[in-house]
Amino acid sequence: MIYKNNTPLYERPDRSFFLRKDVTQAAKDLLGMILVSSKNGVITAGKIVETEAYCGKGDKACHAHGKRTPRTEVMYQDGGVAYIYLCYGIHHLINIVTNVAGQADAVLIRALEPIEGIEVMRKRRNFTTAKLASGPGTLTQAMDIKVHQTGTDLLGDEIWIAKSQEKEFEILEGTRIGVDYAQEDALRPWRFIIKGNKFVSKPIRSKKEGTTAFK
DNA sequence: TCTAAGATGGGT
DNA sequence: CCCATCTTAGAA
Repeated sequence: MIYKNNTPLYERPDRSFFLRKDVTQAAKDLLGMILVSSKNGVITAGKIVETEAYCGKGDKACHAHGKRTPRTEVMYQDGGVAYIYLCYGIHHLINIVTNVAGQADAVLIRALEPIEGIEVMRKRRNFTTAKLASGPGTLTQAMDIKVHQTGTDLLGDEIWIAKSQEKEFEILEGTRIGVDYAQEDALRPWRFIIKGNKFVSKPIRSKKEGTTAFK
């Protein structure tokens, strides 16, 4: 692997990348890019292979929809920070905040293809035989990302996004996971994966038949 | 204060 | 199928 310290993992996009207005385009552009975490000098990183877009305006699935609370406050900042929250009391989920201040958009990172620090990830995942980072809750466990890091600047040196090394892939879209409560907005095709990648999460728990099919 | 529900994952 | 686990938001 050519991914070593001081090489591609440190080539970051600038702030403007995160300020874009179209969160679905941001979710697609994040595919193929690298999420990196540094804990006590230990680097773990993975290629983003699955994302979901959440829009503060007009999307009932978004935590910031129709309200502004302490938890979602970071979503209202300028893009390029992390929105991390605890799900089901157990799982730490990380989002990339996008758009300009006041527009509460974010992209949920749902799966990674591990590329750096794999042995560390394996240990943090208790030597599971399952994939190390194929799910929003498992990838944060593998990278040791926790809710207290919400608001972290993604242009800093704790958690960051590195530029894509290859863009030669097709993108498939489908409906988002676990958002049936959002009624008609649950039908939006705002989940994106890299076609053919083996590290995407399993299409799980769709109460409505057939809604997770990709095309 | 109280409580229901949740952008999940792993085991049976 | 079942359940762990706890914060958050909204109600009382």
